[in-house]
Amino acid sequence: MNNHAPVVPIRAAEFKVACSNCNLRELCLPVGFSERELDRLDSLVATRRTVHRGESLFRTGDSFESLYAVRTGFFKTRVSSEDGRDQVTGFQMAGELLGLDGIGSDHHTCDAVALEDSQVCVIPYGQLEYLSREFTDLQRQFHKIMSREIVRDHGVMLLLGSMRAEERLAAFLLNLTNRLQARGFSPSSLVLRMTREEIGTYLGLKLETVSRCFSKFQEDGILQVKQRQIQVLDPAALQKLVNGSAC
Amino acid sequence: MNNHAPVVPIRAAEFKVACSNCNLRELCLPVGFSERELDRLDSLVATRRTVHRGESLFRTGDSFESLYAVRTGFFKTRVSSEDGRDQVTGFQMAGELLGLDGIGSDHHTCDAVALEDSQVCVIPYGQLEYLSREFTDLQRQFHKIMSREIVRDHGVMLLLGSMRAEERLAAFLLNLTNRLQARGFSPSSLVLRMTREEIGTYLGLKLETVSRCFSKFQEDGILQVKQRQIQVLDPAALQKLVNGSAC
DNA sequence: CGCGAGCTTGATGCCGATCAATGCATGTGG
DNA sequence: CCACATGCATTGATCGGCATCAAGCTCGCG
Repeated sequence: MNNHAPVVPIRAAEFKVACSNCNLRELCLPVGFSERELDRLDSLVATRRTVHRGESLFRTGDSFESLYAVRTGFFKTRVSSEDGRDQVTGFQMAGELLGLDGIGSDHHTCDAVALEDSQVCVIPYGQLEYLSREFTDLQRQFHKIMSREIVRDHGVMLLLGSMRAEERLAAFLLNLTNRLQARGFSPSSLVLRMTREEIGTYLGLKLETVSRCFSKFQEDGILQVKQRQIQVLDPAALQKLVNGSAC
Repeated sequence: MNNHAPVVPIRAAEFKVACSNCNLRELCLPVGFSERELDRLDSLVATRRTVHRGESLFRTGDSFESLYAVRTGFFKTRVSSEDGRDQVTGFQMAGELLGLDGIGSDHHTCDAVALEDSQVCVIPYGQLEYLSREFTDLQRQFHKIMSREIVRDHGVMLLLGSMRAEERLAAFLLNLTNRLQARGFSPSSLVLRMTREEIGTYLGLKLETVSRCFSKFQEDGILQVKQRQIQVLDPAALQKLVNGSAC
């Protein structure tokens, strides 16, 4: 692997740390960037970091320095109330950004925990600020990502505020399969990276309820469930549940 | 009122449309800016717009052009599912920003409805992008505002996912009084701008449940409730409910 | 003054929480 | 290789909080 990286020799040594060379570039921050633009973006990602299953990438209260793009693996983010209740606020897979919560107060306001051995690209926030002043497309793309996170959160609020258990689980599964499909995986076969309890804590349900819903979906021929191995037999039925057209 | 505005004569004619002259500048986008910085910011706000009670500032699907800073009045934002259920995603008062949801897709993804006659400052998004490239503090401030919106949303998820009815209403009231207090109003006396149903649709409850909780709080001596006129008699009790220390 | 929107209050029922037992897969040490 | 421990999942029985349905009530306004 010879060095055809541009000017910066130090980075040339860590050849692999480069968006221009990343197979996630169609999913991650640099969506839609040209080769030339990608080269300019490469100074954005300083290093990679490995996070083992069960470990935290960051925790509530940690000082905020960087954003993180998931390269491989799977994370959950979680907020906690003072009396110990917690809420999973999202699950993040390859190409998705972690740490946006920290910008507002210079400290992280949630925990990001790896659900399997994972690797992230470290994006120093100062660097992103600097580059996005020079580089309009990056600025715009970054704003879009933040905005979409807000829109996603609104969708979760709708789910938590107005859907019943089965509808919530159906929406969750459809969301997962869509994102997996965008990454080239089968939309009908998936392996859950999280426990029933983590799903429940995301959907505002208890783990027993999640389990019962899985069983119900299996009875109804919508899913085949073997522990964390899920086959989606009838995606249309899931969609129907989400849209509530059964009512 | 003589014209000491800089270069642009058209804007000089609308003298009042200027952050440097706005009494919300300690609450709104330009928090912490110097006089000189405020002058540079003034080209950001193009016009004002009046929205009467019950009217929409924007609706789901509208093409996204601008952000809006609430100058006077009160708004709710609302998302809807296909089958007609809706979720109020927030209530916005003076100094708060509306429209961030639209950046991600160039279209708004929620409705913003005025709960009383209101006035907003129109911030063309292209202008904001442009200025925040030149103007580091604006860039940083804008990013902070988006990030805080994400953090706020996570708090609402925690509320919707894990709190019981009384806890939700207590959290809601504390949030309202805190924001009103930051605007110079009494923290113990407030007039709700929204109906019980709107509160319920925000908190994931039915209006009857909201009403019952108000009555309960009144019985317990925590509040005095006269329709939309609320006196907070025991803020500590509300705080206790939110932290769940009763359990 | 009377209408209607919004609010309160009561009676009942259901969904999901809770409590509890069992099952199943994985891993570890004897 | 088996015995046992451990973490996670399933399933059942019961309970409780909130939704639902249904009356009245209040207050502002034409």
